[in-house]
Amino acid sequence: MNLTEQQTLLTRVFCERKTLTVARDLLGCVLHRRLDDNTVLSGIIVETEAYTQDDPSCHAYRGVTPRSKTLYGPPAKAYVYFIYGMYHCFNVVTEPEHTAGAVLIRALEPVEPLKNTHGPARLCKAMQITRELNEVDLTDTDGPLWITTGVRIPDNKVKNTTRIGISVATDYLWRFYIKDNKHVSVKEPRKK
DNA sequence: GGGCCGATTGTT
DNA sequence: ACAATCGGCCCG
Repeated sequence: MNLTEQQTLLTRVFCERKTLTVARDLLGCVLHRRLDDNTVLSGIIVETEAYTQDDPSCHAYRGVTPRSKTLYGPPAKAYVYFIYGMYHCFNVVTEPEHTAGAVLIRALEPVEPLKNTHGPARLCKAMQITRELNEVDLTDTDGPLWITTGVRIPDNKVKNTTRIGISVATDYLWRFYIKDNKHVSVKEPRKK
């Protein structure tokens, strides 16, 4: 996979759609991170998961809280949360404002000099994404974090499975990844 | 204020 | 298989 194709900036409209659609369509899009010293790190999205307000495993399931308010806010913003006392996970906010939804970005195919971007916490560590970037506008190329679109992964290259690491709604097929991509975090969800 | 648990990862 | 490690959220 390469970046020679024409890339266009993510739009609010792209993210305002159904979370499952956005999760599938974010495959092949590129995440860009500008560091304080102005260097830019980039990686191709190869694995995603959808979370919605009707989904018992979603942080927004029990309504608006200090943390979940980001999920109920406008689409195309970053939702970054802290988990297990040591890790961060990065999501793209979806659905119209006042409807909660997000796509967890689980793995990137790194673009040099990035590495170790397989897994939601590893990719945040590699791209230096912390809660400081919560609610950042992902359609702003002048900001610290944005996404470009351009390559659509054909349906025959997309696999969907159950999600990783959750204890409820374990039967939803809401995880998407690019088949045969070696940077996907795990091939199959852990079996019970 | 207390206690439980988690959208993970690295080590045993 | 399990520990690390702490913020969010529920309960009282």
